[in-house]
Amino acid sequence: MTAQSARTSKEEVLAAYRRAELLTASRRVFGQHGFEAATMDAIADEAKVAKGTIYLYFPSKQAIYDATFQDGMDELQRLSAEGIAAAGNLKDAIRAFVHVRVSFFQGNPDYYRIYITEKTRHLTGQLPRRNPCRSTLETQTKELEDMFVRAIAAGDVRAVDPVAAATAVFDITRGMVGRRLLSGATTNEADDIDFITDLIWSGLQPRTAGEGPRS
Amino acid sequence: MTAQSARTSKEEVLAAYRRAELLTASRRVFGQHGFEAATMDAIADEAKVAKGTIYLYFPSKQAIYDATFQDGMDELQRLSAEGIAAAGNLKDAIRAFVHVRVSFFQGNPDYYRIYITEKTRHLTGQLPRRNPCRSTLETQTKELEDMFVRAIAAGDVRAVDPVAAATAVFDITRGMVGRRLLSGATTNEADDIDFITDLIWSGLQPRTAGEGPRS
Amino acid sequence: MTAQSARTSKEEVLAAYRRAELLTASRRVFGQHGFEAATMDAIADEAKVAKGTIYLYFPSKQAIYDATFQDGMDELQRLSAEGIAAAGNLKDAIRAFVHVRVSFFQGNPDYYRIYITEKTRHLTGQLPRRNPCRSTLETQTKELEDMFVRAIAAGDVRAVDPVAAATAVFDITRGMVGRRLLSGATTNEADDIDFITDLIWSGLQPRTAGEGPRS
Amino acid sequence: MTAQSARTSKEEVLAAYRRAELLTASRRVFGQHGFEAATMDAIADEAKVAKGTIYLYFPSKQAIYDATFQDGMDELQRLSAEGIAAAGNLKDAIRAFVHVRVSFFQGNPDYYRIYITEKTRHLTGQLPRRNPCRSTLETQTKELEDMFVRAIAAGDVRAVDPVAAATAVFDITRGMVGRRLLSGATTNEADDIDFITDLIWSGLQPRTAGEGPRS
DNA sequence: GATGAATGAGTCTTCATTCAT
DNA sequence: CATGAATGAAGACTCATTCAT
Repeated sequence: MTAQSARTSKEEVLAAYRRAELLTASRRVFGQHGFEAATMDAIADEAKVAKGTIYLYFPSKQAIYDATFQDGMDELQRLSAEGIAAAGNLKDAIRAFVHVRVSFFQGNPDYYRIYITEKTRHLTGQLPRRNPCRSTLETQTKELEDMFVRAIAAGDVRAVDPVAAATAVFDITRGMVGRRLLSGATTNEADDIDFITDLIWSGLQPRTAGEGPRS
Repeated sequence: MTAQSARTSKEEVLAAYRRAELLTASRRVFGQHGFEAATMDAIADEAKVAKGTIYLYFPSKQAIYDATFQDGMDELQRLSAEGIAAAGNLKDAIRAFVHVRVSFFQGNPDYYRIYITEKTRHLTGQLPRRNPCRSTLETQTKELEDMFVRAIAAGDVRAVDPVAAATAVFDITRGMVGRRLLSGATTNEADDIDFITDLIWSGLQPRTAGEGPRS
Repeated sequence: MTAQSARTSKEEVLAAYRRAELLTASRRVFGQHGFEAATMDAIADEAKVAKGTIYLYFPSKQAIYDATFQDGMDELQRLSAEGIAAAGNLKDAIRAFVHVRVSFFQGNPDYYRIYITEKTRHLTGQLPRRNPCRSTLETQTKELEDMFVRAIAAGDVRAVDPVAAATAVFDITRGMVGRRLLSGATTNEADDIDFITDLIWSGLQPRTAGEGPRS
Repeated sequence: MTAQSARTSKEEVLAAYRRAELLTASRRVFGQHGFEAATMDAIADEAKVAKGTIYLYFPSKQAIYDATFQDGMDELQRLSAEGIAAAGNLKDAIRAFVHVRVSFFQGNPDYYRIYITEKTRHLTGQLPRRNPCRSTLETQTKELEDMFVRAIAAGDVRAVDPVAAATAVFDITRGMVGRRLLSGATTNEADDIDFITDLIWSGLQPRTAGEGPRS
């Protein structure tokens, strides 16, 4: 390794460190004020750098916002995949999925605001076609869907649309996290996770003979 | 009816009509751009009035936004209460709740964006304490909760937290509406409603003996 | 007199009455807020007419302002001329001039604000060349000047510039009125008037032999 | 001096310079249009900076106006105090007071407009209670008043209210400045100053026996 | 690389004036 | 004549972005 490359490497590490610091600051600011109401000044203050410095690492306000979102999504996705992979069966997979999300968002309430806002934009078609957030948002329930496909094939759950089922888990969890954040998370976390897991699991059991789909 | 009262009445009708027109325009603009990115100019253009005219009916951008939100909530709440009241049992009530929401938001996608954004602000504690939207948002699932309370007492469903159950219906429905809007609503509406209804209904059945709460 | 002319006359009286009412209202509003900060709405409210009605009597905000100013000036000028005419000598004329102004402005504090503001504009050359207020403002001390001219000719006062002397009376009076308004006019009015009168009168006495113009 | 402090100092000097330039521009604009009619755009143009730059130095239009006023008052007060302190006796003090004001305002006609307008607001009670201009305006004639107190005690002038006497000097001077500005200052400055000085001085001489207060 | 002063386009809001009723 | 709803031009202020130091 030449002195040149060593120096370059050191600089790269420094640059990565700065970038991470900026993302931490921006997560906080975007989370507390939303995209429009957040200002570059506030992010700079939070990161304790000059405003111009942000532009050395991100070309625009939109860019640092997107990076902030992506940064959190990457971590959530990794945790989610790990949790599901470690689960032996569907019920455990559901529980893991819910658990990872409840923990992650509870530890990052600022990010929850960013996440849910962006999810909303996604749902309402506000995201431009070539937006980097799109694909991430669309692959969120991939692992869970796969689990459902297998469980349905194995006859462990009844024959429902696996995407719909995964999304249902996703949506209840999202709402649960919101309520926990709102209420100050006074209820027991494990109980809440169990409630969702049991609800979905029971709700998707194969019907016993004679049960009709309607009341 | 005197000439005086007739004139006053005519003016009141006209004013109410204008106000409604403005709310229609603002629902569209706020729905497509969000509060901050929406401009009074855009609302005025959409309503085909001059910008100053808006200020004859609403004192500020925030005020017309709040009114836009409340206007939709009032209608949704009314439809929701009607649907639930007409339902004979809990399962029908769930179906009615889901149906009303899916229909309403599908017919008002712009309002969905406003609604879900405000709901997000609510969940993330961004709403000021004395905000008119708060109470409305907090009473959304009231009827459904009451139904759950009665059904649990009657032993029709197992003993869960009625608030958590109602919220679960609410959250799955919200997510479902989002997906339908996103995908262009190609899937069958009745099927989607049935899926949610059945999932919840089955998920909340009293446990048969020998079934444990965990896997 | 025909029915036609009688009706016209009655209308003229009514119009004059309305005009006077509007001027009373505008004096109050302009006096309390100044020209720019005053609004036509406020004047209309004060006069208990609709905003559009003002435009039936005055073509613009500037026009009603000018008329308001002129209206007060006419009255002040009349009172001033009467007081001076009734005075037998210069000292009494000075006293009358001061007295009329102190009384008039004390009874019309709103007008004082208008007056002094306009006088300021005049002094600072802010008035357009063809402004109706100009000539009025410029003839304010005419009578007093004439008295000074005669008194100087008679040797009752020393040979000073009559315009400067009249203006001195004018300026001290203006300041006195201001201070009285500011303090709530707690001091004795007659004493204040005497103070000015004596100051000017003594200050303009012919010099006794041996007195030099400088200290 | 370290590089750090040198840089800081240089920046401070530059900032002070910019601030002074902005005040010069705002004095001109406020002087020629008055507070309400002046626009931040006009000030920016006059100072040859962008509009936003003004807001780096002053938080609002009102703030730059207040600073503009205070800036001039500080200078006038300093000049006034110096002139009076250098005077050996009351007559010279009066002359110095008048001279300083005539010179100052003649050299700063724009400021005269600001000054007299604010003085007017003061007199008409338009200034809010906690306004920074108030105290300055109220201490304007302090030095002169003190001189009068001493002169009265020494028997050099008759026993008049020293505040009233100082205010009289103040008011005549104010009016004189106005007339000089209005007329283009064609008359001889020294003569005008002498006129005021002599008028006041003679007017306040102790009365000789037999003279009564009234005609 | 880091800084933060400067920029100016963009937004909400006000209000004199008009005109259909 | 009187009304007051509607208009739209104008102005204070913000803030993302640039660039000289």
